[in-house]
Order: sequence, then structure tokens, then C-alpha cells
Amino acid sequence: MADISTRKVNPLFLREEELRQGIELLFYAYRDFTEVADQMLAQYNFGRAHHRVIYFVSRNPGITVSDLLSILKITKQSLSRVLGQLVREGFIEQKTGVQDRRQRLLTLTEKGEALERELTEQQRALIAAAYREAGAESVEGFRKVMMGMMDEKDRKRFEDDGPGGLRRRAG
Amino acid sequence: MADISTRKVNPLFLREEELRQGIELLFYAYRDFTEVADQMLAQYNFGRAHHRVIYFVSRNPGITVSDLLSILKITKQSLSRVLGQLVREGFIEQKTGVQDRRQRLLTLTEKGEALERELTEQQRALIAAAYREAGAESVEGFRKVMMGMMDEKDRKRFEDDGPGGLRRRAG
DNA sequence: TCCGTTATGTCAGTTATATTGACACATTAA
DNA sequence: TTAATGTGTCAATATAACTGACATAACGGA
Repeated sequence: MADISTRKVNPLFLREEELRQGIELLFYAYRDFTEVADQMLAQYNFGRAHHRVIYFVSRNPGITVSDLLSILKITKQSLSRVLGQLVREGFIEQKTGVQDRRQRLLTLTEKGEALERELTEQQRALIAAAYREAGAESVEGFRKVMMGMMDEKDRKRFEDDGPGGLRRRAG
Repeated sequence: MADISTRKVNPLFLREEELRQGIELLFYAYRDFTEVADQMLAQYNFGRAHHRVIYFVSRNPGITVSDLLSILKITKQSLSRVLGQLVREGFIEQKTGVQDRRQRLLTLTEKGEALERELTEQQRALIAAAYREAGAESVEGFRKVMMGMMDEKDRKRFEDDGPGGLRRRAG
């Protein structure tokens, strides 16, 4: 009953333990979400850094190095190591920009596309199963909570799309 | 309208793009979620490894070193560096086990508890804001999707609790 | 055309977090 | 007594990130 009165005091249901549970939900879900791709990456001697580069180049074909840097929020020296490997091993292509010839526009090669599909497929399958199990309404709730957690700027990447809507812009 | 007809074709709403969006929601939300604690950790010259140790010791007072290792899934040499720092700087206490005197039971000191609260508070605040914005129904949807993504074993940590229910067991 | 800025890349050194392997010590249990 | 267990430590290595400094080519405005 102490519990009930506490709830009355806090009608926003933001009790300590519920929030803690939220932390742990995120922790475990994210851990398992990344794990499925990690196993595959290890086979190529790649890490998560490589995956992120492949993923965002896939989402934004022709992206410049500096735009990629601002998405990943790492230094160019860090990106250089990873990107260099991916280019050398034929997963990513660099083309000189047409308007601005200083730019190196990045795209996946066929080999890169194949790896990207392979990697993301694991994660898509995991999310698909979770979505299916939870139902459409829950998915909408999930979307709302996730958007509320990310910073204003990144939120805009999703807000343009209506509920369940498709992306129209680069990632 | 092309959009609407597409939906009819796939009543399970598991379209490629929706799943991809799920991947990105997770990526951005988790990135910002960890960022808030990272900033505070940096002030103590600690990293995420320290945070994890503090967190799990907090959730499992009196845990043994080997049990902690099996939660964290790292080697004892790795743990040693981090744990040693935390003990030396007075955030964690080691007590010799009573039944088995080989064991070193780990608990947070008051100083450790204070840091734990401080760290978690940032993350709780972020989740609280997201929950508040999204509403109670969305939170329930979020819970369902997250649980669907984690492996069977970890899911049980949460399933015991009813909708919006409180935790009854250690994390 | 000259010059400052931008986009990219690279060299060198450092830090944080993890690894494997080997070994030591105290305690427990067979 | 001896083997196994729980813990700790030394040493070498890997990785993914960092800062700082500098180089090159191309752009753009005065």
C-alpha cells in the first residue's frame, strides 16, 4: 500500500525501478543486437568500426569523407585506418567528386554490398522477430521512446517520416 | 498511395525499410544513452569498463569475482586493472568470504554508491524524458520490442515483472 | 593570379580496453 | 597429502580510439 500511495504521488509512472529497468532493457537488447553481426565481422577480421562505415556508406551512396566523419563522430585518423582497409580489400570505392574535385565520394562495391546485406540481414531478422512478436502498436511505441532518447539533430532523420513511414533522406 | 498499397501487400508491416529504420533508431538512441554517462566518467578518469563493474556490483552486492567475470564476459586480467583502480580509489570494498575464505566479495562503498547514483541518474533522466514524451502505452511497446530482441535467458530477468511491474530480483 | 580555406590523407605518439600465456598463493575438498 | 579452485600478477600483444603536426590538392574570393 505504501507502493500505491507512492504511485499517486507520481502520476507520471516514472518510478526509480521502472527507469532502471529501462536501462537494462537497452543494455541487453543492444548487446544481443550487435552480437549477431560481430560474429560475421570476425570472419573477415573486421570490427564494429568497419560495420558502421559499411552501413552508413550503404545508406548514403556517394557520401563524402567529412560527412561520414560527422555521422560517426570519430577523428579522421581513426576513420582512415578502417576506411583504408575497406578500400584496399575492395569493399568500398572512392571516386573524385565532379563539382568539387577535392572530395572523395564513397560507395560500396558489389563485394561491399554483399557484405552489407549479409551483416544487416542478421540484425534485420532479429528486429523482424521482435516486431512480429510485439505487434504493430508496440513498434510505434518503441519508435517514440527511441526518438525521445536521441538528440534533437538525429531525431530529424526520422521525424520527416510519418508513423511507419519510409525514409526520404540520407542517413 | 504507393505506400498504402505496399502495406496491404505486407500485413506484417515488416518491410525492409521499416526494419532498417529500427536498426538506426537503436544505433542513435544507444549512442546518446551511453554518452551521458561517459562524460561523467571522464571526470573521474574512468571508462565504460569501470561503469559496468560499478553497475553490476551495485545490482549484486557481495558478488564474487568469478561471478562478476561471468556476467561481464571478460578475462580476469582485464577485470583486474579496472577493479584494482576502483578498490584503490575507495569505490569498491573487498571482503573475504565467510563460507569460502578464498572468495573476495565485492560491495560498493558509500563513495561508490554515490558515483553509481550519479552515473545512473544521467541515464535515468534521459529515459524518464523519453518515457514522459512518449506516454505510458508507448513505454509498454518499447518494453515488448526490447524483450523480443534479447536472448531467452536475459528475457527472464524482466518477464517476472508484470506490465510496468517492479523488479524482484538482482540484475 | 595570389592566397587563405577546405577536403583529404598521413606520420608519430598515446590511451583504454581487451587478449593469451605463465605462474604464484591460499584455501578447499577429495 | 594432493588436486582443484578462487584470486592475483607479470609480460607481451591487439584493437580502436585519441591528439598534434604536417602535406597536398583544389576551391574561391579579392
